[in-house]
Amino acid sequence: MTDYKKTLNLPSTKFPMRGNLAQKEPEMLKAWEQADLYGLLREHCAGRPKFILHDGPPYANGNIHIGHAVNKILKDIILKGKTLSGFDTPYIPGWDCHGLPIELKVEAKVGKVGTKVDAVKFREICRKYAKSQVELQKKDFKRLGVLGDWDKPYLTMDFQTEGDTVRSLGKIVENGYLRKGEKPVHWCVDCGSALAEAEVEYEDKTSSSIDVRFSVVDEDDLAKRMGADLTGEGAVSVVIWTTTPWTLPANQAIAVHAELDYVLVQVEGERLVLAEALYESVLERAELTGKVLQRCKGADLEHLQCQHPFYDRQVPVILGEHVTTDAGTGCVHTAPGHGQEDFVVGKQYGLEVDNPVGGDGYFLERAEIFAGESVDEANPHVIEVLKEQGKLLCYQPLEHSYPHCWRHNRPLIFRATPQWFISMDETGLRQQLLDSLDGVKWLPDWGQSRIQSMIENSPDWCVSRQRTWGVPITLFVHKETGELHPQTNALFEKAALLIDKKGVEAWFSLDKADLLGDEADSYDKVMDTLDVWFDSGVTHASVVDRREALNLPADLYLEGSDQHRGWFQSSLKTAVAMRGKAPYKTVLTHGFTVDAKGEKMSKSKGNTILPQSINKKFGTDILRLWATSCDYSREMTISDEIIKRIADGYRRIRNTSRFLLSNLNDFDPAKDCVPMSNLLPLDRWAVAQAAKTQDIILKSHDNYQFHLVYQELLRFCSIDLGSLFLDITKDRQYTCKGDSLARRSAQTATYHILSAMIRWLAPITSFTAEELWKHLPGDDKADYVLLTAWYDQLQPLDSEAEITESDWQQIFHTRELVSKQLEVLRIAEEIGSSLDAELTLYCDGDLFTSLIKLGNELRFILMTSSAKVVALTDVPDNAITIEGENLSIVAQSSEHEKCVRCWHHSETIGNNADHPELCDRCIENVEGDGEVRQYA
RNA sequence: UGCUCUGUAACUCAAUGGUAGAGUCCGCUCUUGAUAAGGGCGUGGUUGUGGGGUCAGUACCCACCAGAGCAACCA
Repeated sequence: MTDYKKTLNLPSTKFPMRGNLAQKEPEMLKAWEQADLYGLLREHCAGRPKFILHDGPPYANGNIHIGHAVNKILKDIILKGKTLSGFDTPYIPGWDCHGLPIELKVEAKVGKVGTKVDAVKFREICRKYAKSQVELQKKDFKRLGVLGDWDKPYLTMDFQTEGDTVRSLGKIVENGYLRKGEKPVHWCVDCGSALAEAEVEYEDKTSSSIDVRFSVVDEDDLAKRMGADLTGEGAVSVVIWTTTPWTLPANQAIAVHAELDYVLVQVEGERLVLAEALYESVLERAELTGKVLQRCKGADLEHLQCQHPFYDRQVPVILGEHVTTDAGTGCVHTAPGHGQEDFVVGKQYGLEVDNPVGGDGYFLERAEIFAGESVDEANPHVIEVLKEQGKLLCYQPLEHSYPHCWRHNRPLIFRATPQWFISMDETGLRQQLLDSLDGVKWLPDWGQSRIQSMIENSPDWCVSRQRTWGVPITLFVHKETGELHPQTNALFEKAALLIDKKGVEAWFSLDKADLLGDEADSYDKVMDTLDVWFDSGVTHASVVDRREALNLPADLYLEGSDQHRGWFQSSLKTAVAMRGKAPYKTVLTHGFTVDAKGEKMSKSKGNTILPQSINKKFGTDILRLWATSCDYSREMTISDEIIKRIADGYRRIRNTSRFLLSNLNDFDPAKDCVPMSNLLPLDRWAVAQAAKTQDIILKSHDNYQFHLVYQELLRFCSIDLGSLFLDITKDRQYTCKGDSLARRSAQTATYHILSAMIRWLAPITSFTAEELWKHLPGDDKADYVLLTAWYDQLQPLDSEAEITESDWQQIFHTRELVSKQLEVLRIAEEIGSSLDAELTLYCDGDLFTSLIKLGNELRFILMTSSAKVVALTDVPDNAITIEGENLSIVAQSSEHEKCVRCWHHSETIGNNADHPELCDRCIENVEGDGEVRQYA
């Protein structure tokens, strides 16, 4: 037997079947970095319209997790897509560098400020620590294949950025939005500082719960409110319940609910006012019996005066919505200096915000009997005093959930302190914010109603923190009047200039006389720092507006949906307060990653999957492909199984591309490309399918719906290519003369398809795409796919095509029906390969017209050795009629010899004495001018 | 506790007010000229549960369940 194999054009490529990504990606990264791919892109894109995605800065602490990876990968996909769409897409990654978590890390290493280190040294170490974390995360981000200006990222602790943060505050002050106020905050006496909400943990604690009598001053007044003279006998008291006896010195009122019923109850020798719903439980725990004498609504009790249990003052009864009958007495002890709700309701009634407790947790002089005592010491003392005064009705220990400092694990106190606020209503900021929402596109659209309701309900933003590592609030406040310095605006700029040069330290170590001269003695220099949300919130000014590469407003902000509360809001508030306009045109959000059961990932559950481990085991392109495959508007599920499936999908894409490449091994697009109009109809169809696919892909990019890109890409590889085009054209690719139109046509289509496909992949599996690009034939290629644009040589099928789209649909539908029929023969062991079969198809109408168009080349589409089309009227008895279809089939195994070269069965085998094993077609291809193909 | 979002085949995603559709997985099978690949056929879903309006719903409304996010409460 002659070996005809070498006369075939078998596929061949150096592009490896297996990606070996884990090893190859880092090498490619290195090469990109050396070539400065990001810089090349900027040069290449110079002058194009810009698309600005402003990076939300991750907090510079700890290793990156899967959520970070998702966020950065999505950003990268978007920007690479926009690059291919013809935009200039600078990307400046950023980090949030100030704030408590870093302070805590540093504290753990060097101790608290004022113990072993001073504040100056402490900030130095914080800065250093933050820098180290930035480098750590940067390494991992780069490993994800994310392109950006990694050499010049923005850090909120860059001196200039710190300076601009101060300038931003200055602008907000200038526009009149900053006000000084007081606010009860979670306060840790060990920290000596207020804590942010995130720094608070709830744990069980045993407290002293007490019921306390507040004597009613004027019984006649109460009688009026009850609507009748008081009956019964003994002193009359309103009873409150509290679990924090130490807050009683600050008591300013008793709150009741307007709608609730209150009763006057007669017990042994005295009368008590209690909520009707609770009086029985109160009597029970006080081991008393009693009966109701009279009743009224809470509203009737408003302004009733009661005697403070141990100070010489009277406190009013007030109304509050927060009063419930869940526990207590229905009469709520109100100390505006020690409770959030007390503070709010106290404000309505103009109550004094008294806070007799110092920052160290010890009572101040004015607390009189308790002066100098710690909060913990005061608790039993207060109870003792109440007992002495006969005001203690009941005492019980109570275990309940109570806020603790996450660091010191110590119960917190609520403590009113002077703070700086960005006011929501005084100058109409809230309304301006609401007005600004419509000018922004929110994706998904419910993002708008979410942020709207948050803004509607948002209290004034407390921007001050009593912290060490942060941007200072560079204000001078008059010692006597509490007023800001009249030159505040100019002073802001002076402070900012100093900070530009030396960082925040310039303010903290500033001698105020340097700025204020002789006035220095009259002013206090504020030493508070800004809430870190402010730092990141104003990056629209300190980064977007500052960097030459970027433009304001940004086209896009993209973060997790939790940032409606966070960065989206802090950015909006500061931008509107500074400029009256939103800093972004579009806000896109993604969901969180969850495990196979749909549950949140957490270290304690042990269900986390680290990006680093996926990179190591599978490669970043797999992680990127996973991020692509998810509908990120909801939760994104990740599990070992899912990653494995994604890896399967990757292999499909990789092998399909590889096969395309391998069929182009002798193809030079400059010389061998067949003009679109000369392509064989099947090849033309394949190009048209690619055009359709590209439409879907581009539209999905426009809508940021990458999971549809993924689905379409896989569908295209599996069906259009794997099942149809590639399977069918193998015969032509392999057996026709290498240089024939028949083969060059197929190769041209292959080349167009691959050229387009590499670009589809470029934003997603960036490493694989560049690897493919290197193997793509052609001499005048750009150095990187990303330096090109979406492939523009694909064309849809026009309606005048010889074989139209609907013809193809009928043809391929018939192919499916035939396949089913061949499967019957296969099971009967009459055939193995479909080429062992011969077919006669009986049909009429449109189907007949479509099939007949292919002449005797239909067999190539159906991949049988013969396929005849005959009018349905001639259908013989032995034909199988396909139910529900206009088709009858006679399928049988061929009686002819099988050509050893093309594997088709043919009666012509043996006709040529030189090549007794070949069919006439192969002889023509081996020795002659090459066969001519018209359609397929 | 409240608000918002999500819930379609084993997995990832589609679709439509009118008998649910892909790819992957899985089973069987062909192929040794994509071979640590490729093709064919097939199994598989009362579209979270329960109600409601509709000639008709997975798609609209209500309740519930589960998960997620945000918020509140904790005197």
